[in-house]
Amino acid sequence: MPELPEVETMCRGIGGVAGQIITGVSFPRRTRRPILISPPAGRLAKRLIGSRIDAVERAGKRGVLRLAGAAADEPERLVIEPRMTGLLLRVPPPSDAHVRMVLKFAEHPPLIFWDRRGLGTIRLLTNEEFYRRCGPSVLGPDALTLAGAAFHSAIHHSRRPIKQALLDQRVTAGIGNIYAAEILFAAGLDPRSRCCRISRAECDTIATVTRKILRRAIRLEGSSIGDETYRTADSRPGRYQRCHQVYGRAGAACPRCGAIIRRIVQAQRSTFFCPGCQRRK
DNA sequence: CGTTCAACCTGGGCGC
DNA sequence: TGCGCCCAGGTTGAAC
Repeated sequence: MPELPEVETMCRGIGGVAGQIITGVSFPRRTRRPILISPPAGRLAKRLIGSRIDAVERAGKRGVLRLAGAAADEPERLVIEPRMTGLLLRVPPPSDAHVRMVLKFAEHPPLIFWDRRGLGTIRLLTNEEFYRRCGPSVLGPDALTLAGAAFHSAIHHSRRPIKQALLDQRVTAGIGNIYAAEILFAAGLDPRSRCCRISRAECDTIATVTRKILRRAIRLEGSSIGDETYRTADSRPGRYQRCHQVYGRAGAACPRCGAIIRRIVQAQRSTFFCPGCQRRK
């Protein structure tokens, strides 16, 4: 679920835990399979209790809690991947089921990781492991600062569709299915266009609209679609869904040219686009 | 190397 | 009411 704007919003929302000392940790399990936690709960809790959180950061679509006081070779980042339905909350969750982790603090409300589908992950990583799992070979340049030149050199050799390149976190980190659709609509490009046919100038356009759309989505606190979906850390819905031009709008009229918006499937995922004003390259 | 596909899960919505 | 099916914001690893 959460893409860059949603993860950024949640991380900002829980930013108050920076400077706090963790006094309690629990990993409730209410469903069939426990969420993926590494290392196992006992060892993880032992490392976390008594540690201070230095800062809350974001790496692509992951939330990162930096821990203070780690020895050089010790785990020092708690990396939380919300995947489809994970939420980082500082208020009570939508339901008691699906609470996956609770961090308690002496002088701050608890931090709750809530994940309905349970596909999310929680990992305590050393510097080396963080580099391996979140370094440049896994996460490309952050989409908020995407540059046309870097994007062009990352994709121009490839024959795959441009939509897939935008979703490839090694190309640029943070874009998911919703924003990929909105970015390609804004750039006027058909999502099936092969990367190698996208010009340098068009890459500049893609980079520009990407930064603009993501900044605006962050300002509006992300996209919430339906109930039991993404919420801010205060459990409020985002507002960017009101700005969606094509995502989830199959069969409706294109706001730019009036053509009927289509839904197709690419790489097992829905793609929404306007056949009238998104040109195929 | 690139692409395709199943798998990991829960739950809402729809047709019958 | 209930059942079966399809769908969902993401990622990974195996197979081709």
